[in-house]
Amino acid sequence: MRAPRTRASDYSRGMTETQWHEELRAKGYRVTPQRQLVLEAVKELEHATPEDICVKVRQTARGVNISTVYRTLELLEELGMVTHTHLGHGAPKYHLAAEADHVHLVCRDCGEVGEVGLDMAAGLVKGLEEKLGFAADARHLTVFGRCRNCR
Amino acid sequence: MRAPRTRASDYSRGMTETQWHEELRAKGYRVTPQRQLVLEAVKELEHATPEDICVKVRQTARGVNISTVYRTLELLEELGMVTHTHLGHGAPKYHLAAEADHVHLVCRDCGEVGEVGLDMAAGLVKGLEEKLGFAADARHLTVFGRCRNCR
DNA sequence: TTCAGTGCAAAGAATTTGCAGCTCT
DNA sequence: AGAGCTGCAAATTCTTTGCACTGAA
Repeated sequence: MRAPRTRASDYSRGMTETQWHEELRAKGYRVTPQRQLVLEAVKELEHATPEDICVKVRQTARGVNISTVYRTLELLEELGMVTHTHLGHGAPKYHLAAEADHVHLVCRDCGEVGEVGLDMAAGLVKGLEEKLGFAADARHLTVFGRCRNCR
Repeated sequence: MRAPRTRASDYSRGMTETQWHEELRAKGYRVTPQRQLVLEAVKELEHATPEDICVKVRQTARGVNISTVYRTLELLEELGMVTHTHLGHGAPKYHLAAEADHVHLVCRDCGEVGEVGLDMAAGLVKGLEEKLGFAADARHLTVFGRCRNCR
């Protein structure tokens, strides 16, 4: 049931445009303008919601439908090219997997979103691995709390 | 704008039934059967969605409305008696604040939800505090990854 | 008594799905 | 040509809101 998974890091390690086009084709998917535009939008807007992405895409090509955006994001995520996190309550935020090299910090009071390097969570990741055999994905880690300004 | 906040730990430190009743009254809120039932349900079902809680409550009192459950959960959360986390994509899961003494682990493949003590995240919390002055709330931490069985 | 709380129904966000037509390969 | 993709509209899921009535204090 589980589709073979591309390592999320593939795209980050210098995958060129034609390479992911070929990867799509190799798996029987097609390269369409919509898909290219959505990936482009994810790349430019950081921490964008599907809605944000849709708006951005429509600046270039009109008539692209929100449901296509959802379907495309799902596909790109399956391919390991983008990931999403839930920052706060609203819609999920998407970004390039290649840029997911940080832990998110969300202030519960002012709502501000910050970032810190993955190394900050190294101890946690290591502990979970050693004690439970759980392979934690720190790139999806979101830490809620209160930022310096709000306490 | 921000309402005065009850420490989440108050209820856990042996707050009796009548104590929270009085706390409600002291703040001008009323003690209703619905509120008691919702709190009771949150206590019994762990990691329950508003929907789950509604079903549970209806086993005792019929006709309790889902919107009342939402409103009550919001109130109880404001009072610091319950908290919620987003485990996976669906609806949020509520539990007693008193029992939020763990970090959640969610397996991206099988969806299983595990728990580990807060101490596992101690290093992360300390690091964020020291380097950024960010007061992380580890009780709301959810770590995604792959569990022992799924790799 | 009276004001907070509730049920109900309707409105809203955020997503998903069915399907006919279009297009990449 | 043909399977995959898209747009559109409708259906779903989750949550919030308005309002008249009810009930805790």
